[in-house]
Amino acid sequence: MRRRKSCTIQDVARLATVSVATVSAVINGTVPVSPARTKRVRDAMEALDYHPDHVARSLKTGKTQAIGMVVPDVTNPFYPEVIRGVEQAAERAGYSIIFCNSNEDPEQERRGLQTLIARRVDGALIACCDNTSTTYDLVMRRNIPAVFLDRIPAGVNAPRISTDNFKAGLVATRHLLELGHERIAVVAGRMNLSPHVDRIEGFRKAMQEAGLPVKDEYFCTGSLSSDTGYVIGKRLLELECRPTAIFCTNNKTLLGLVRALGESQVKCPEEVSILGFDDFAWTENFHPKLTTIVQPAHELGRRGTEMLIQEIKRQEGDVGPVSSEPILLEAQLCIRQSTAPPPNGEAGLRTQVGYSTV
Amino acid sequence: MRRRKSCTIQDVARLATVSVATVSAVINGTVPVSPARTKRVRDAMEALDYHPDHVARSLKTGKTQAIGMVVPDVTNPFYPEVIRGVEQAAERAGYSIIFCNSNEDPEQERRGLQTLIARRVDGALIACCDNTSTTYDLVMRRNIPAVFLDRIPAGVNAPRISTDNFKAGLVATRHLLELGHERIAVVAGRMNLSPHVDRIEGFRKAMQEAGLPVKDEYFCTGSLSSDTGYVIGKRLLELECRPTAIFCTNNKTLLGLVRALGESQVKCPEEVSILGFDDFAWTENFHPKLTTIVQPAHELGRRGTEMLIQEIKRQEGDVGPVSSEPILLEAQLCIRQSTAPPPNGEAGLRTQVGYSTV
DNA sequence: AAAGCAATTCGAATCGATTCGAATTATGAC
DNA sequence: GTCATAATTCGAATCGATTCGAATTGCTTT
Repeated sequence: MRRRKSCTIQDVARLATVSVATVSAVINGTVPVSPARTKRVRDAMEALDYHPDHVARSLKTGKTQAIGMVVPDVTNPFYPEVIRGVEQAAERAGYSIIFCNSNEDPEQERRGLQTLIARRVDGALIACCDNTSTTYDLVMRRNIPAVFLDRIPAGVNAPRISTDNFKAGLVATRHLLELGHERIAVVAGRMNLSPHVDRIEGFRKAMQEAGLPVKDEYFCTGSLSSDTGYVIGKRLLELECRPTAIFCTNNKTLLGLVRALGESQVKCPEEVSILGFDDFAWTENFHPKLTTIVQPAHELGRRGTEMLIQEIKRQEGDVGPVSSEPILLEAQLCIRQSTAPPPNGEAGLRTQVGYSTV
Repeated sequence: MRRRKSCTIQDVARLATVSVATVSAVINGTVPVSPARTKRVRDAMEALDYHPDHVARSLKTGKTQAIGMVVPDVTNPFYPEVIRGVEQAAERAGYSIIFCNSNEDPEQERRGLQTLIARRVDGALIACCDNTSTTYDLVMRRNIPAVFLDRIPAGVNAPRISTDNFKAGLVATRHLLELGHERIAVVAGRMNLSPHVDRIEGFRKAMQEAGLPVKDEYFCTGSLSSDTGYVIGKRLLELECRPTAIFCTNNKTLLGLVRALGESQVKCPEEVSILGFDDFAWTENFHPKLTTIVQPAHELGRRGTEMLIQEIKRQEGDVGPVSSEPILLEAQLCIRQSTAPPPNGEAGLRTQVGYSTV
């Protein structure tokens, strides 16, 4: 078994009897080359099945045509959808993706970013796993173009894009209020992650509009696992004054919640309404079909990548900083079957709540 | 905004007043360096926040410490699980992942592989999207270490790893037979993908053992989409002689199938049993909970990566080819609630089928 | 046919590391 | 204190591209 050695621009030059500079000119079209030589070079490249070494090129040009992508949990179906969007936009623009999964672990995230830096990616797309600014610093200190996506750490001034989570929380809660719910519990995920914080703010706003208090015992936080959802669900259902609706800010937690409901023989939506986040091919097939806020995950990925590429171009051109406003994409309330008016005797009093549009 | 320029080994050498060779020696530990100088170098690296340029290093050493990963569809929850395994094993061994999604499109797959080759990845982990050998050739012609994972194109001689799909099909079908089913339909996915082919072979074997024919009208193939499952499901349920059980070789198709069942008001498992593939956090929450064959996705990714790294080492050492047997991992039949004996009057005759273990 | 000018072509430096053989310094023995 | 030997240290070449300024070639024009 012979050791592999790809052929180089030298080999092509030799076969075409031209200089390497000429071959390079043909490849990149930077300088005009006579038709005769162009053909010789093209033929030689063909004959040798030559493909320029990306590594060497990167070293010389200082651009790797690669972007780093950091996600906290690939197995959360929200992210694969995002990744597809990223892949699409990146490939169209000639960028490759170097992938890192942080497993929701800041330390692993740090290592990942360190690697991306060492690999000299042209930019990074970051869905971070906590909101301290270490992540931010690591990248920003080096002026590496970066876009924060979905989860946005506090105090970051880089381009960022996410769902309009405040509005999503608002719309979701209003839906429950309109159905007549007053005892609304919330499973709030990790309150050090911006999406959850924002969704809860929207929730609070809607409750305030409706003149309803947010009871402490109805406000639950925890990790983003299915188990957390299960435990919290059990607890909520055993409350002497049980909520008639539960708003859950995370998709995995939602699953645990549904499990708890099923196990406790509590009927949904007859006894308790459930409203959650995200959409999977299978949300449809749950029993009951789940009413959820659907995020534009694919678009988030695509546009985030476009922003990143633009940011890369911007820094190349040495132009000053641009808009520091985050891009917020609209989510959609998808009403299915897990939300309904509260049980008899508990509804009615306030079916229509007056409020203004956002 | 100043253009970013990371500091180089030269800068470190200058600050530490040693040669670049010495700095390199300290970094790589290839050659002993006196304690005094070691400290000076370390301090300088620290002071400058120096991190070696991976690109330059790759150019010189000919190793990128990167592996390419090609998957046909990130949004199929099977793959994120695999990816997590890959990520874990790769990061542990100091490899980065360059990610390509082929979208089940051979042309996009080709482009992806071409990119990986140009980027000089040390190896590639491929879950291909068709079984022609173009993929194979592209990579193999260059002696690039590769491991084929999950889907294995015909005639490939490289290391490969997948679930033992034949056995999975066998076990799944026997489960249905044991319950007393005789009219078993199969939704067979795309028959140019090895997992489906193998699962169907297992199915046929079990049917043959039981002395049952495989009726043409019970044998359905199509794309891997949920819609295909839906259409096929509808068709099967409208058959004058409706099957009492359906074995589905793909997870997305399974979803469509369940949807068709629900829509047609056909009760599962009372009227029709359903058996499918793969496990997601939410399989549990379906109604009914789905009996599936669960693949060791994470382990597939982890071990596949380990095999790849070993293969990389092997080719470095110029040792001859190794075992050409594929590694087959055992899947697990997870019996939940979507399989039950066939409706009254159609069961009974043959509840216990004699067969030997594999 | 020679000169002048534009269009090509090419040589050599460069990117930031690794690495080998040569040069330098340190150690130990006598 | 010398010399042989071992242990460090360093200079310079190299990986495979890009790129700039210099050199060459090809056309026009007179």
